[in-house]
Amino acid sequence: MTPRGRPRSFDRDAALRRATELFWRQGYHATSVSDLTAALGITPPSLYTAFGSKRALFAEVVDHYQATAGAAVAAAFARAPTARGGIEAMLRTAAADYTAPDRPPGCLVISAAVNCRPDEDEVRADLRARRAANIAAMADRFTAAAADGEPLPPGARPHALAAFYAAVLQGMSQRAQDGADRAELEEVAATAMAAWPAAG
Amino acid sequence: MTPRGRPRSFDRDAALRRATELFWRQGYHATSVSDLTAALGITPPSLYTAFGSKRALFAEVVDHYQATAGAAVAAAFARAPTARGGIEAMLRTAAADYTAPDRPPGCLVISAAVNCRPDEDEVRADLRARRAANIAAMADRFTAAAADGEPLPPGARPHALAAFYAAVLQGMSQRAQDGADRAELEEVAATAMAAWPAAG
DNA sequence: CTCATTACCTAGCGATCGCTACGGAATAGG
DNA sequence: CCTATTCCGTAGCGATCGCTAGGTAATGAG
Repeated sequence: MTPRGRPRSFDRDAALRRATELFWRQGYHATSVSDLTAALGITPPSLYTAFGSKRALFAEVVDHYQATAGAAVAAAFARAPTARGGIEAMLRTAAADYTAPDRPPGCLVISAAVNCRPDEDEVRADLRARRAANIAAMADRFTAAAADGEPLPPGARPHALAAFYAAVLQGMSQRAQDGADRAELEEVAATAMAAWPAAG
Repeated sequence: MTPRGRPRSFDRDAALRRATELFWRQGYHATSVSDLTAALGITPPSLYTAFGSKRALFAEVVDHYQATAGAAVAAAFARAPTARGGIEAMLRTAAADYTAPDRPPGCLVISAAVNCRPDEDEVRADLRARRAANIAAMADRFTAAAADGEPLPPGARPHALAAFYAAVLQGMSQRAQDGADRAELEEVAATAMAAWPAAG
């Protein structure tokens, strides 16, 4: 069960966590391999042996982020009994998580690969696909909720409503990176919910 | 009136416009001096003689952007007779401008310097200050509007309302860069206006 | 004309980028 | 023990980064 050769001298999971923090705070292109090896306390060959490449490490980081720090926002949406309640819980969770003092501000999936050259935007395209999947999940739930009789905002088509709340989420993330605190994002979330009057 | 030495052999304003397009599409750090000299059809020394440095060129670009392509959104807000009408006009203008086919998608001030190292975030801080100024202008107008008797959304403080519409604007910009078309952003804008019921 | 001034281009600076060849060190299997 | 395997750090690869030294061309001032 134990591998053949010399054992790794550092904690791979801890290194992944530290890499996540760095990519989250600085983005993909602004984080150099030098930054990573310095923060992880290892040399470049060790990083490449353990993770393959900067790109492959980032792919692991995004998966790790969505499975841990980023999971709460999606879970809050999924767990709520109603679609409107799901959106409200999602926005409130984001207000807290995007401004948590022990984390980088905002959302890694939203902000880690914004500024890219057109010829090297594969990383950006990957994150964009994940954002599109989130919008599709919201739209699907809105469609199902409407079929179940839950009232949507008047005149709002499911995809447009999903695009709206995705935009609010993306705006909240950037406001957090611009220094907004939790209270401000809570008010943004509350105002966004005013676009969806509660039934009854 | 004519300068002393050898005249410049290229159109400085046209070069500034092309540089604006490039920074707008790729962001500050992802746009190299090589990109710029290639797109402008000049050599590095000519660029440095004309603009000083990459940083100085970008500063000129941002001013130029806000005076031309970016002016319509702010003007739509300022021109409208009511605060609510200003926000609505601002969002509709943004829906059109952020997705105009002859321009880069989204807003340069919002997206040109998102991914930065902490030690070189002066460019980002500059854009952040411009965003903060926009929020402050909105909040001031909301305060004045409330004093004039124009109804704000129930329970919404001026700064929080400004932060909300700033977040919507930032989200619309990123949605445009993710491929959203004008129709989608129009629906996002309309949904955002639902948070502010029209009087009467 | 001469001269000062400014812009032109070629070539290349030092630094950093992502990444790796290489030889030694540490483990498991035999 | 010996060998195969895997990880370690040193040192440095070619490419690109933002930027500039140095020499020449083109203008206005006198």
